[in-house]
Amino acid sequence: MPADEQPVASVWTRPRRRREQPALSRAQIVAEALDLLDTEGLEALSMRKLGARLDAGATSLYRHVATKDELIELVVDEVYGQVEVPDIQGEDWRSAVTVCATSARAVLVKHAWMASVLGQVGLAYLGPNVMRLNERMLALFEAAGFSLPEADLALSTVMAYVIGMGTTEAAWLTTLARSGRSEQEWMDSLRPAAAEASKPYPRLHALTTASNEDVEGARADGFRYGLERVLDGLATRLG
Amino acid sequence: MPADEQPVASVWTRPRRRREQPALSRAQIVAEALDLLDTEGLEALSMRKLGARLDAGATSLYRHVATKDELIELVVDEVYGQVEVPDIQGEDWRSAVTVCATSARAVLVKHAWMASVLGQVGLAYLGPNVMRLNERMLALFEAAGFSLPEADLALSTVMAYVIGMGTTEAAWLTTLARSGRSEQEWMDSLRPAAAEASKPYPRLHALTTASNEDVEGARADGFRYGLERVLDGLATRLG
DNA sequence: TCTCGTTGCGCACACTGTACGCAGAGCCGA
DNA sequence: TCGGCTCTGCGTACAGTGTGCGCAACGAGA
Repeated sequence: MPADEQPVASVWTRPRRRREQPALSRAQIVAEALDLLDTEGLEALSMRKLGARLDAGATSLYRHVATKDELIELVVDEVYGQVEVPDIQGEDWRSAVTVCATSARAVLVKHAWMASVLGQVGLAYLGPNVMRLNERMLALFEAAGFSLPEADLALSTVMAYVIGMGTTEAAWLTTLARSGRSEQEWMDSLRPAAAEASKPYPRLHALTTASNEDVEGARADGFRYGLERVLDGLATRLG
Repeated sequence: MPADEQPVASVWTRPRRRREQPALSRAQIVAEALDLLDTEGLEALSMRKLGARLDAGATSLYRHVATKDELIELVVDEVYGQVEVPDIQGEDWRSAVTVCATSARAVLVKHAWMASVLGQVGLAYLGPNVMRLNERMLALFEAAGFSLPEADLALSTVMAYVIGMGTTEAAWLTTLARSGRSEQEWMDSLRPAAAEASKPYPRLHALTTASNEDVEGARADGFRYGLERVLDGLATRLG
């Protein structure tokens, strides 16, 4: 086959009309990136790999997204959109906030890569889903009786707790996933080393050698306990 | 100069005795890495750059450190060692925990890159400084009247709050540092865009258009408010 | 003197984000 | 019907990354 072969006019070789559908859209890219992040983790997300998943070259993505960081911001906002916020119901603000916080924790744990990214992106930027979430939670705290400025403080407090807890859990789950073992297996295999290392610290030693059945349930219980305390603390302000 | 020139015996060309001092040690590497992280941020840390700072090749570092991730874990533990924990004083546990939490926040803000890394490293690993910190805080909560298991829960709650708040603040400071502007300048230049974007959300709109003098102080106040609430919530468990 | 373990380093590989400019394709005024 | 003009995708290229491999130099011990 000569190198400078003339293109033959044929149904098979003729390039398809491209504008039938634009073949690449920001929404598609974001969706595929989210899937890639969820299945393979943050460090597995590269523009080339993402392009390959979309049957496109790596640099084609840059027509729809300015930079990789911007893409990540878009995905983060997408994830924020998955957090469930119940409608305003003034009399029972605690259960409403609990639903929302629990949902946020679930989302963070489901998309564990978020934890690594929150430290760079934070809540400072202006994604529509983040704004919607914040607005609705502010409304919730206002309906409970907080002034708007204090509702802002209360919201920050709850979100900080959820993010901190979610970060720690997600980090744990990430190292776990990298090891390939199950949570219980890892716990059991780590037990002797942890017990040995914690020997100089009696309280840690007691905790690590204590029974560790149902670690996953224990994590959920821990989250609930802390959330209850935070809400208790906020309740004291409503006197 | 011929390419295959013979090495001339001379005081200047003769290689120095290397074992005068080992020239590279794990402690030195960790210290230099910490400095590099603090001054240039997480994505500026590369093994080559770190090696250059120590007058060494990049791969030389691997004699003292298994992998870059391990190096980061070492630096993280080093940073945890900077958190101040007051001695046990049972009667005034609130102020003791406050000192510790405030110190932890200061450390997180000072080493803003920590926020990006906590999502991968978490508190799950076994660094000596982390263990020491946890042990002493457990003692503090026990002295306050919590049982050991509940002291563990209380510790997680407070730490989650501090980490969540610190993560958000650090993310904010990082994007700020990247822009090169001061906090007040950035706030002022962002004001119109933020006001415009928050128009559909009345509460957010009210908050963003409210007076924003002394944003740094406002951040500190916000942290104190939330911490007080968390401690209030824990106090309810002590009857 | 010979050997051995330890340390530092140069090279190489596979991979990254993304700037640049070209090649088609649809659209719009002439 | 025929040029431009804009939009989209892509191939190439560049500077940078982490790190495996094997060599060279050294102090110490036999």
